[in-house]
Amino acid sequence: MASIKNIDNTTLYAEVIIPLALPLNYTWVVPQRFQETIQPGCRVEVNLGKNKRYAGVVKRVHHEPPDFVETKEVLNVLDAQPVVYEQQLRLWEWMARYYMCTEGEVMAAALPAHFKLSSETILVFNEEAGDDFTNLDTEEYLVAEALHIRRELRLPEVQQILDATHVYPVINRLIQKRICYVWEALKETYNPKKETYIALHPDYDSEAALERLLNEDKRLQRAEKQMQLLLAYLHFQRTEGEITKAELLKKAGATDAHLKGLIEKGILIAEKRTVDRIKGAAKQIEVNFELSSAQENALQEISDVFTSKNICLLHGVTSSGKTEIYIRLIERYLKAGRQILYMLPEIALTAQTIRRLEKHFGGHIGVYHSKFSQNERIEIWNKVKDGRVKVVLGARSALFLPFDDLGLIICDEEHDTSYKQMEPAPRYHARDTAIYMASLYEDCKVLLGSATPSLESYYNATAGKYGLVKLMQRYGDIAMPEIEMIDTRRYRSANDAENILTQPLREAIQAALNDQKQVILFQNRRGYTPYQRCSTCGWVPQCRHCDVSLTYHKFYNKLVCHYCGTSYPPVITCARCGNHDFIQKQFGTEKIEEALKEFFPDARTARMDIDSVRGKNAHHQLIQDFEQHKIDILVGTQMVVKGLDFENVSLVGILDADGILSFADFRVNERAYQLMEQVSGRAGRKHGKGKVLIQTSQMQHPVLLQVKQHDYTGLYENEISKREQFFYPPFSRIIKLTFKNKQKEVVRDAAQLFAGALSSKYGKYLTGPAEPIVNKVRNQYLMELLLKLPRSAKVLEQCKKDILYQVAVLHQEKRYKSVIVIPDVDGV
DNA sequence: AGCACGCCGACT
DNA sequence: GTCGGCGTGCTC
Repeated sequence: MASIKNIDNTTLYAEVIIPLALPLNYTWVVPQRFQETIQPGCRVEVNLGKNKRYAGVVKRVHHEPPDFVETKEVLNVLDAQPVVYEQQLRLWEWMARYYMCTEGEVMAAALPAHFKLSSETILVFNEEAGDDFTNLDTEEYLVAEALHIRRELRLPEVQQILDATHVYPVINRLIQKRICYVWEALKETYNPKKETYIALHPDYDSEAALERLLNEDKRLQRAEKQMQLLLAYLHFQRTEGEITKAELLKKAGATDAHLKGLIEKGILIAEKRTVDRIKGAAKQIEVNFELSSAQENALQEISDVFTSKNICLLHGVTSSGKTEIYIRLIERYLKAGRQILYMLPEIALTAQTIRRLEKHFGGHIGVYHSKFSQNERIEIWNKVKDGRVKVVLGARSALFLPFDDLGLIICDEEHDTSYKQMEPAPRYHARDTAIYMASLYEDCKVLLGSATPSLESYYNATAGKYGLVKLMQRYGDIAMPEIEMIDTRRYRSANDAENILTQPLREAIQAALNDQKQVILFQNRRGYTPYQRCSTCGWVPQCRHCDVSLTYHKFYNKLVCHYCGTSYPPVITCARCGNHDFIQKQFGTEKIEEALKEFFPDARTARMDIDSVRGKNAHHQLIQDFEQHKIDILVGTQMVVKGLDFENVSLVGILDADGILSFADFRVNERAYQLMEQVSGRAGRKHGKGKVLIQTSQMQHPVLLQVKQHDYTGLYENEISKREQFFYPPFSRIIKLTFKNKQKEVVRDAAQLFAGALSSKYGKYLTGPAEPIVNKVRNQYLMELLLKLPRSAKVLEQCKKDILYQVAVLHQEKRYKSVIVIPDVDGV
């Protein structure tokens, strides 16, 4: 169905991506005066609609006029050099197609706000700029003066000051000269985390001066403690490089007062600095540790894999020292002059991690994640683009950076679900996107790392699509923690607190406290979904068609599968053990703290969940308090799982394994295993053997037995066969369609109609429509429809087309006009 | 995403 | 009688 293109060799057109959800890109005419400068990847100022302006990105320049529409002219070319490379444009295109969104939506997610000028933009005067405008040209000066007086200007106001055709270029230059910046509507309350770093006063930079200070200075000879602290500082400075105040005091066993003394004497200086922003560190590479022989082997195997395959999965148990292997690999690619992207889940991107990398690669490193201010993002963006930053350490959004010569992508904790963006579009999976992205670069390798790989990745590895390297020894041969289960049925009590903390767990906590050790108690995230559970054997009713736990609806007194919508009468007799005693009760996080108070009134306890640590600083503060042993017992949700290295934890308690195991999700078992394995990893990482206690009513649950034996392979074998049986990933690809509308009946009917329209072609692949667990969001009712499609790219592509077509058909009907359909590909 | 256009309720 | 509610369509 290829249309015959109208070629007009005399006129130049530009296909431009606008940061909006437009189904296709629009085309503008390139006036003569811009024909020399315009090129793909440059931003252009264009007019859209009656009086709106946008900065869009040129995707292509060509000679094909669009059909049936008048074209407007490009108003300005904003960049002399492209802001993104060809590879980014191709990545956006792929993401939009694969994840069923528009290129504009991808662009909006990819570009830092400062690149996205539009008529809504508000310019703010940069107070640090001062009022010396002597190096500005006339137009820049006019705007700068106005900004200086008014503090902020909207773009139409700038237009009044200047000739309308000059607005964007002038603003662009002013932003570059840091006279002003773009106001961020969503200005978060995020304060970049600052830490005080200690340094030697520059007076003592020379060896001689330092020697004199240490040997002859009377001020120190009378202050023994200060002298000790100074010596400790010098030692750390030589061995570790930079050191923070907290670290120094802790390691030197000194107090604030001692340090204050040294600072007042002008010997040491304290400097508050943002940790994430690596400032002026030298561009040195210093990898000065030895790998264990197991690590060395793994590294060698990875290198071997990379000679024949582009993707390798590193399956390394917790504390096996995967990071050292990454560092060695990064060193190798860095020395070869390539760029490296090291992705981590946002929450694992801690000051600890950053500093560790910085220690080895100094100024080669750039850090990038969504909590950064726009100024900082632009800074890293530009440094990556011109190659000043070679190694990027970042969360999922870091893959949008303008890499030109990417040689290696590391995706650490590849199983982590936070790699999938849920809301808004583009709903992409950063691990999968990274794998596609690698194919855009010459000989770019991908290393996936995890202690508990996703079934998808492990399947691909065993199928030979990826290489597989195993590292099954903990570093320094620390023993795996000892895992024990507590049978909650044996300790059932009328007292709630005693149910929350069973007697054996209480005893273990007491023992740890007596030992001056710390305890972590894990509780699944709040907002539980009610389900029925046999109180004798722990059995949870499952859907016959979907292999997921059923959700109990009190109002209708029914059990419902929220995948396919089938409802069942409530269960009276347990299918497993024949008993008749079902319960629906669960406990929340607050209750746990009460129970702790009751049994351990003297222990210092704290809670770590989304509510208690709103804002990044609170989170960090809590971690620091725990590290410094100001807290004995930490109660937490998922957050305590990620990458934290607490040396003094001897006991980890999982309070409600049943809750974890009864999630209504086909990935429950995989998730539960990953979660418990990672939680266990927190126990006894350094000193001696840690202990993990799991409270459950299902002592024989296969996943718990696998967790106990760290039997990932067992889990994998069990799960993969169930996935095959029920046609779930990795045997199928899933597309979830969410329907939204203000009226419940309308969404229900729309989803039903939609399913009907797809059923002739995709009937056997359809599940639902059904009401999701949370069936109403911001006054809109929801319905979900699941497609489990064969893994053929062809089928998948065709189905996406059919879906989009059916959405159009649906919107033809008056009643369904306002039904929003949201596709989500490869959802997790 | 905006914003203009357009058709039904409680007000001066 | 009108002002304005937000549902709907359109932007090269």
